Amino acid sequence: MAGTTAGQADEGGVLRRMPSQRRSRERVERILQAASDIIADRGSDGLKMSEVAALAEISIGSLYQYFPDKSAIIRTLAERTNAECRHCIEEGLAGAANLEELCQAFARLFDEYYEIFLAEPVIRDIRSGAQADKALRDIELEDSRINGRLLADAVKRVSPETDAETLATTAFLIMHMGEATMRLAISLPRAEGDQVVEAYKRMALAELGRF
Amino acid sequence: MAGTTAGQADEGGVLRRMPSQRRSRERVERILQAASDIIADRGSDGLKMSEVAALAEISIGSLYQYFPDKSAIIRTLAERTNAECRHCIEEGLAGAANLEELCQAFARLFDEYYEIFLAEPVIRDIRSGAQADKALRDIELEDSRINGRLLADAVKRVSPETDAETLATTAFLIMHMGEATMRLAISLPRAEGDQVVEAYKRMALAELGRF
DNA sequence: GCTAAATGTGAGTGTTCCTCATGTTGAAAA
DNA sequence: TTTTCAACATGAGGAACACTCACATTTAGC
Repeated sequence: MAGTTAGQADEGGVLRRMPSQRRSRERVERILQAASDIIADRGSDGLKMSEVAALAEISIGSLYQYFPDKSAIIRTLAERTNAECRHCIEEGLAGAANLEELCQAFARLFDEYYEIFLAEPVIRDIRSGAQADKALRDIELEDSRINGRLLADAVKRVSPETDAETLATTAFLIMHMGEATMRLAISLPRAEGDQVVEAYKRMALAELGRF
Repeated sequence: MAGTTAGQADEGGVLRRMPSQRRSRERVERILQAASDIIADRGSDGLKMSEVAALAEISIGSLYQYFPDKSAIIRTLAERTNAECRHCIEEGLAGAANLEELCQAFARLFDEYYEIFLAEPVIRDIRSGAQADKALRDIELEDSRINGRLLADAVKRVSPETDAETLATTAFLIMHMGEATMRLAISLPRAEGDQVVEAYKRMALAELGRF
């Protein structure tokens, strides 16, 4: 983490300098909020650093004090929403006592997930354009891995005799495809998106049901 | 198709002006070849218009005579490779006499597909970064639709009594996920990529086997 | 050979990311 | 309180690129 100075957890390792005084911590939040607003409005392609600075009412230099480049802002936003989603997944899968309940929980989870994707313009935008740069792709990949592990652990809890490796790969793929399906569904007319999500759930559940 | 002038099919509608003389037709090919070489070498993020012009040994102005912007070059390349892949799919699925044969053909197809993705740096790159701009995303989406239709038609041939709408959605999703899986697999270490492709085939075949 | 359309050219324009030299503020030590 | 030094803030300007445009050259049809 070369380049950072003070205490506090780094925001996923992307911050150039850790804000240690209150003033600067608020600044980082203002930057993120401004970026979020602009993305909601014009999309992340249309995100301009000068605009972010203007909306956050700080100078362009201050912006670069904390974020090494434009994609770092988007990355930070992406990691925050990923963390939220992960939390949902963790909670959603927690209670299941057997495989059938787990499958139901999974289906419910993706319905929620879909709703969130539909409702949150920033998530929609970042996910759609997620492949724009290597770093973003890596973040999404890592996210799929973590979510896959959560799913695999949940399955292992209700079906302990399962082959671990097959399960890990399958769970990873199911979550990754879930991402892809969400991306696809929100770019389609609502009715078609719904059908696609249903089809995905059918496929994923058929596979999960095997374990 | 405003802005184009002469006969000849437009390259997917992206060309600003149709080259009608041989000289200019060759130029367009040289541009595409140069772009392809650069992408293979440095990736499409590192594609600079001035470099394309230099490598193609033409002026920057000539480049813009035919391609309205940078993404038009990438789009043209993407559409060409998509057309090739589509051809493979069409041929691969053609011979199957029953559902079982179709499933085998599908599995073979994706093995080939995977090989192509691994071997062709330009395809790898463009697919990985496919979500970078809206136009690219639309092209890939349309490609999934067409491929989905090819698959649906093949299934319908061997299982005519199938519900058409469910089949269409499922086939679309299977092909779209196939794309996503390929993108994922090539970004992973080889061994893990292989496992993911196998897992995908299992899931897709289970679903296809239903019809 | 003449003319008009097609094609070719590259210096220059505009936009945007990001840096850096310099100024300001806060907090801890003296 | 004063001093002092990091932390923080600033915005003009450098650098990189995508893309344009006024003008030059080539080709095809007469």
